[in-house]
Amino acid sequence: MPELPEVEVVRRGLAAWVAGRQVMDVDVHDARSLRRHEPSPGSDPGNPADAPTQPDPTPFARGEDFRARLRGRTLQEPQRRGKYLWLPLDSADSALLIHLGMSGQVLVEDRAAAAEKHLKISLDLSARPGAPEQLRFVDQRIFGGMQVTRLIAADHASGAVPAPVAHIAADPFETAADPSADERLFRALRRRRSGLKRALLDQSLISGIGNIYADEALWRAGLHFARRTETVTRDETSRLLTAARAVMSAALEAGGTSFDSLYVNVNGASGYFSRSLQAYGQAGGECSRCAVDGRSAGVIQRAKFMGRSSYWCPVCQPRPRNGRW
DNA sequence: TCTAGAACCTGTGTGC
DNA sequence: TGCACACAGGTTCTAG
Repeated sequence: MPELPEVEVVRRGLAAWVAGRQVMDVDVHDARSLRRHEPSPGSDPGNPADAPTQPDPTPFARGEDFRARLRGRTLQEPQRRGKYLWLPLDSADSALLIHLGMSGQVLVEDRAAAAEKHLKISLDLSARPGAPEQLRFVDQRIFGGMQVTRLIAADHASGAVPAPVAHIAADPFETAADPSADERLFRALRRRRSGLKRALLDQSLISGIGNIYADEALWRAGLHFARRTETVTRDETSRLLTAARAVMSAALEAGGTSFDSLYVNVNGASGYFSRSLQAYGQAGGECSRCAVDGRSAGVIQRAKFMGRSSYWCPVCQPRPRNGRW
């Protein structure tokens, strides 16, 4: 499942293979992967001047507009915020925005390579010696997608960001060198009235964290997923941020987490971090930290939370009583 | 205004 | 063997 480390692996692949190349042609095989693409003249839903030319464009019109706005453009150095990835276009005011959703893949392949079963969009790129000619977007569950969108100034960014990304908060890597980041997150959590994991998954609060790394960061920090945000301390917030950075750095080094063929890098290779997971997917297994500490080892539990699975150790991540400790 | 849950989507695994 | 159902989860929308 692509979260921040997996998206960063893809971004690095695109930087190596795609940046600086011109889009010669575009094939939209399934316009459902363009459902967030708004036809010209703009894609900023908050700007009346950028209202779509049609209130509900047909899939065909969406695909034609997407194609027209990419053909002949040169793709610039790929950028990332949280789980969003974009390639600025040489027009300087717009970008090709990509979200992988749950099962999206961005592949760089030869044009002659057989089409993947769930191939949604393909871009023919200008020739470069030794480099494949095609950029492909493959998506089994169609939660991800591509769109061409305007770049706008963002107050927390060093440069412009696509309009749909403007509400996304900085990710744990972006704030690693910012000494005030822990305090900002602490105050934001205290203002909330929800469970800690729900807050971690809110991309407008902190970005890049999904279900897997939320469980891993909470395990490392020794905090229960249902802990109320209004009760967390500064120390616990710092522990959580440090844990999130550590687990995602380790995942990045391992090439990301691949449980099946749903996540691969641009060359089609899987990551290996699934072997290092301590909580997520480990239900029934002994907690490695409890065993090392010499305490009676807890057994990793699984519970439904927010319509998805959460994993935790009942010994070192005790469940809060009545929402508090 | 904020929180929580539903909907979107399809391949895989399980039970009958 | 074939069918029905549950499950996986990131984002957006809607109801309360």
